[in-house]
Amino acid sequence: MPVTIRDVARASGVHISTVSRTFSAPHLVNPETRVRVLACAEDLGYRPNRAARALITGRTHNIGLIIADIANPFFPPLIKAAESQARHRDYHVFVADTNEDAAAEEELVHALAKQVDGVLLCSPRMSNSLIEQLSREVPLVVVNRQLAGLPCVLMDVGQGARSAIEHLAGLGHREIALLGGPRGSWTSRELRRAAGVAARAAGAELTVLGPNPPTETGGLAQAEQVRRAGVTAVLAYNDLMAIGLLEGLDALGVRVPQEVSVVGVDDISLSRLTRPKLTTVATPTAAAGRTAVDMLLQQDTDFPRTGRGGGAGAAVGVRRTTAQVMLQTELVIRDSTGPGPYAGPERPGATAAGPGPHRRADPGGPRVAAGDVVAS
Amino acid sequence: MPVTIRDVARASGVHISTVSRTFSAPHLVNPETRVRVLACAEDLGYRPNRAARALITGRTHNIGLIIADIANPFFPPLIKAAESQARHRDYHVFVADTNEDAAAEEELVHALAKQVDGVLLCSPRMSNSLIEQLSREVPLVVVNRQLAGLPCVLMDVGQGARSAIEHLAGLGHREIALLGGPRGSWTSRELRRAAGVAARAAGAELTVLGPNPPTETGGLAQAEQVRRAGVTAVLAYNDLMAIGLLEGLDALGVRVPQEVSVVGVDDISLSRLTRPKLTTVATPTAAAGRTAVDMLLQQDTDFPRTGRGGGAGAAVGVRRTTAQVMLQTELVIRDSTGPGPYAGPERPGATAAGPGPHRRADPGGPRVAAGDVVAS
DNA sequence: GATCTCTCTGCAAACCTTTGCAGTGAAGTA
DNA sequence: TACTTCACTGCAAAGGTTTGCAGAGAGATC
Repeated sequence: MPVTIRDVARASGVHISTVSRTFSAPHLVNPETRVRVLACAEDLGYRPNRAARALITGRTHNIGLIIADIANPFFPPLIKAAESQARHRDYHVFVADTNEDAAAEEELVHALAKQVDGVLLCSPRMSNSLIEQLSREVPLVVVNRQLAGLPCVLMDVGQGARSAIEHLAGLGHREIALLGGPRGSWTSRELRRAAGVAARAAGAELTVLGPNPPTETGGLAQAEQVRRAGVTAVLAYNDLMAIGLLEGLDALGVRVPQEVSVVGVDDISLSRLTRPKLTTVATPTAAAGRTAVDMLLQQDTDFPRTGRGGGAGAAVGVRRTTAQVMLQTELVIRDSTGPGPYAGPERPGATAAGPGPHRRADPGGPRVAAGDVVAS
Repeated sequence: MPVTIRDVARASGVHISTVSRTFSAPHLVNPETRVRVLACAEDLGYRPNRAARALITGRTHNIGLIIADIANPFFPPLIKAAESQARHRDYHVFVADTNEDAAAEEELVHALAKQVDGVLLCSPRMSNSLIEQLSREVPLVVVNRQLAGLPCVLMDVGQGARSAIEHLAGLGHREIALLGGPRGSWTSRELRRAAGVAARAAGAELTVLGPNPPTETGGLAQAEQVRRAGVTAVLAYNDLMAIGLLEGLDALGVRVPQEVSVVGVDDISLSRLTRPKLTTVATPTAAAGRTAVDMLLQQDTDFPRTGRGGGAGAAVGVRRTTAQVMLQTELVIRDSTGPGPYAGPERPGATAAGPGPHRRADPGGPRVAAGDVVAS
């Protein structure tokens, strides 16, 4: 039933190799023949079988996308952008969810290896050495993890943390807490390092709380600790935790931002919808997805795998690009940060922050909801 | 470089067909040989090439998942569940995003058809007849659309709408608005139909506003209309629109639920995080994903495609299961609904709703945030 | 001891496509 | 006219796997 190259060849009176060439090397076939073949193919609804093609060319025109948790709102924009970019380049995308499980990641890379031209590892939980090892099996691009010798797409959360701390210090906060992320997260380490430096420079003290699961629950569970720590501002590993913290503080009767200021990281769409709206370090997730796909595909055209042609040249040494891209982040100031105990005489909210990139969001809307200000 | 069945055969001193059988028909090979082959395979890190296998068996062990918009928070839980279920059954999942574009849907089905054993169409925007036609090319399961002769997974939004209207009427609302979804949405039509019937039965009047884009912006844009319509309660097509409406009403100084009650549909995770927390009709998205995958795979084992074996039996008539599954919805009462102008003497919030399934959410937490109640 | 049965294994074709090589005929050159 | 060049096309092998068929032994039955 499914129409093959043979059917097209029969219908247009040529050999199958001519049909093949019509699609994969059109300049080698007579224009007249070409239009005839194309017409027949169109008529019959022929589409080349990519699996059969992959068998001989060694390129599947598929890529794999391995995600720690699809339901985490950080990832969908990345997936969407990556898929879109891949499809523009005529690639299809396998998506797999690991449930934050390192073992599942490894198994998935193995399972997918033969079926794809490369794999995107997003916020992996595996060890560096394992990733290194897997990269010998299939081309890898890593998102949100720095790894010597491998192509990586990173977001400059260090700069983001600095902006956030400077923003808070500028508002008059001197006791700041950092809600750490999951153990083994590169982002969490980086955040902690940069925030530490920035706090010291601003004459503020940084208390680290964690590690924590990178979820709403993780943030909520730390509300009590935050209050007990006596800090007036908190930088959370991500928005989800920041939002959980918002909830937890609300339940404890701690007002945000009057008593405690909260800053998140990621700028997921949700963060515009909480009350108060969340001040956060925006990470360019969509750009990261696009960039990662580009790097993967570039690597693949530079150093093709298997296939009949590449056998001799590829040789033993596994060459590859190891470009590392660092994407800019940006502090988005909304309503969850306000003046602290050491605030100057400036109008609250208009306080200048440090020199980092930041912008005030949603200038048109109602900045501070009435309900938040007069709450019990 | 990549290890093939031939390498394993050589290493274990048997013919490739024996290796093949070791994996695909173990009972046909001598236990001793089997363990030897398996050991060699393990040693060499052999994994059968699924593309090559697909070429001859006609089954790819892949499925396609076509999604209107991955970034819409309704879908990720569905994707996650579907992917997980598929992988349990040893299937890999292509995910593709159509940007709500019908033409992209069609193109994707064609492009994927040869590479998958079936496709899940989630909230498709195509016409029924086109879907019908495409289903002759590749097995299809449709989610969120009822289509005679095709397997469908539906959520009982009709029941949900009824529960919501009865809940609102029970609270003393008589003037209710329905914020419609996008044109051509089965869910939207169903919602409207059921809400109309329920409103009539409850002696309430229903005003339909729309169609609207199924986004936060779509809801926000209708805030003015809602106020002008003079209704005291609104049922929105989905949570995203309800949340947008919440924002819009807040900007207009209309208090929720004191002046207007709002009910959403879907129970996306976001709806627990807004202020006030959203009352909503929970749809079982994860279950829908799992069920749809099961139906697709079931259909595929019942009526296999192509392949050497099935040629004679399959014949001309395209037989298939056409099971249609309707999943239950549930009204989740949170804080965005309150007593209306015709409320009885009951304690607000404890008002009994109609006989539909519903539950009061988050019994432990602070039910109504202080800030909401005393807001300006 | 001959025959049959049964279990296991090897052989080779098939799936659909790509691609190096060789062949064909026409046009161009001497 | 004879020869070369060139554009196009056909042939057949290859890629990794599955599977119907047949062959090889071993054990059982008479």
